[in-house]
Amino acid sequence: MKVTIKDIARLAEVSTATVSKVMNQKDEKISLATRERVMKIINEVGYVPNRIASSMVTKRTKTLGLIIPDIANPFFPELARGVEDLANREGYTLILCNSDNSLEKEDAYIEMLQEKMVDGIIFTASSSRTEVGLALQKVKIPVITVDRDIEGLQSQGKIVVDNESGAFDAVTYMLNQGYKKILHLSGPMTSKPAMDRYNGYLRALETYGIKPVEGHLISGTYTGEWGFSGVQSLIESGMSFDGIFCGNDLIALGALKALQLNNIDVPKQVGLVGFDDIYMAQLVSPELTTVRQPKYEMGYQAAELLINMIQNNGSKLQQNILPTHLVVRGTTK
Amino acid sequence: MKVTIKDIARLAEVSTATVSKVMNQKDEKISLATRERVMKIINEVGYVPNRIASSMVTKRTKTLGLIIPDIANPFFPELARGVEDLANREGYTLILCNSDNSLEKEDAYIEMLQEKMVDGIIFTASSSRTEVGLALQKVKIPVITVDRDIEGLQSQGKIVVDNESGAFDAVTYMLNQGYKKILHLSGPMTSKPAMDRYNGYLRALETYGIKPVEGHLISGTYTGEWGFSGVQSLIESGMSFDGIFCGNDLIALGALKALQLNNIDVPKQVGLVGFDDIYMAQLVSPELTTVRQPKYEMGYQAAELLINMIQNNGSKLQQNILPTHLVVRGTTK
DNA sequence: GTGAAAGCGCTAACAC
DNA sequence: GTGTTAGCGCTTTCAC
Repeated sequence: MKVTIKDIARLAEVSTATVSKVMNQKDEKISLATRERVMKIINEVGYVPNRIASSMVTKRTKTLGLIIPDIANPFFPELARGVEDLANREGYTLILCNSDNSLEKEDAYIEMLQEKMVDGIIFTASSSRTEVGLALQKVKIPVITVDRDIEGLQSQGKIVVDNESGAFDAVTYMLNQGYKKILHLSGPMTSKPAMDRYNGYLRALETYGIKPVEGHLISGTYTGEWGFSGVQSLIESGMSFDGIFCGNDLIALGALKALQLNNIDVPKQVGLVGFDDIYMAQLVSPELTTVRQPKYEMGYQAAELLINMIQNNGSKLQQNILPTHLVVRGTTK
Repeated sequence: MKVTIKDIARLAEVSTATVSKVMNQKDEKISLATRERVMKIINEVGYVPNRIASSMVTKRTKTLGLIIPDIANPFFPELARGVEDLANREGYTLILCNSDNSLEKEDAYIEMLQEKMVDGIIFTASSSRTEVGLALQKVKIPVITVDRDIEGLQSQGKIVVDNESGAFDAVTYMLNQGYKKILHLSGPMTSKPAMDRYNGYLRALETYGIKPVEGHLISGTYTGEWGFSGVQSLIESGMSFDGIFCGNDLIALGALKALQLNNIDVPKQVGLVGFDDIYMAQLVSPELTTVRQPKYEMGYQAAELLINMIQNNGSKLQQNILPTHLVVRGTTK
């Protein structure tokens, strides 16, 4: 039989109220003697308080939900780590949910998390989510969206990155380095970040007085496989280009591999820039030039914002737009 | 005010017991009419059941804890994904905990998870854990250890991989391909898997009738940085070698980068083999030859085993040793 | 300083 | 077929 607060109370010859107060440091008025006696018993019998029961009365579970497309995608572990670190520091626990970019799974998780009475949710929408879903609209707890902003979601917090200017900076840099025919190998063009990056790319060309060539936008998925096959078919098609701005690092890494396989010198013949700055970007040679997103900070700040909203119950909309940062390494001149 | 089961009962003009039965499909004896009436009300008012309250009485939270060293380490996301997938399929939810290889954090998480009344724990011990800790010993819920076995932990399940024979196969293959002076660039030698891999390496050499050279074991951390700097200083020291068997892929990737930087041809001059087969192993060129660990399956099976233990409350010790598989790619002849 | 008691939202045994 | 009721383990108000 599990030991409960009652057992402690009985053994310490006090009431459960007293034990509760001692445990929760609401013990200003408890005499040192009984306080110590209670603590001693607690340690002796190895009492583990049942937080489920406390949650019942306090209406707080001290747990957060994190919904992301896929933890196996190298972008998310760091983000998740940021969330978990802050959460842990503040005494919160994290429920991890992989949505697989499925709207149904997202909705199911949102529902589940509410049933489990999490205090708040951090949500990275699937790339195919174009609008706020029903589940999200009905949510009564704080939700903060990270990375992928959703049009139409009101009165909640968001942490995003300035994708447009990140892309603009990257492509401008490539142009400055003398690359002239720069293509954009993107992920799916359904999400806002994808569009923003494309727009930044376009604006850089325009600012430079360059017209994007026909077929300059080649969109696929955010994977290494797609980067590889995309470049392969580009080469086979005989299309000429001297630069590729990729939708993310995975695509860029795949592209790099394809270029090397075809004995195309990177960065001399073709310049290559990614987006995200995942850990692996530094582990290839040449090292990948890329636009860094502060992934860990995004997660950390999201958790910070969320806990803040929880504790000051639902202050107004807060929005943080974090800057990106071009990291010049070996795949550009 | 939140709507509760009482509200539903009142609106549907039935008792809470009836609502409960309908919700939990224990409604064989409930007439279709009332069943439908109850469901209708539930949907109309958007009732979200409070699982915390049910857990209170059923003693089941339908949540699992996952303790790993660091989700940002490429080995773990896939494992975590396997866990989460099975958990989700079975209606369980997953609490993610990063221990940072700290024994204190591990213990704190074990404690927390029990307070939150998780139904079971999946645990990958930190590489520095040499024995069962106090917290683990006192645990009263099912625990299954994955990846890193712990000596002395009894009456629980475990999912491990045959590290010794994985290493043996890899090194034997290298030997067969003609590499003669093979070093072992390992992670910290404190964990069982590290020792097992080293022993497999040793056995392969021995079987081949080769004596390991002096200084053949160079141990550091499981990181790309360490692989890189390890090989750099190896080269600077003038030590001669024609093969490196690495403790994991990250080390191997760092090593590859260092070799390429020094214009050492891989695989012609030096053969290189990693361990794990992380996603990135295929995204470099030449692609990395490595020993695959079924990471996703390990997580999946761990969750399967755990839920099985939970539901048949704590059947006997179960142990699954999964096979590794040598994946020959471009970094070996 | 400490305790009695109500009640959080639900389930399950049992009564009808 | 459906309802009554007793808790699950805790916190919190209020009384003493």
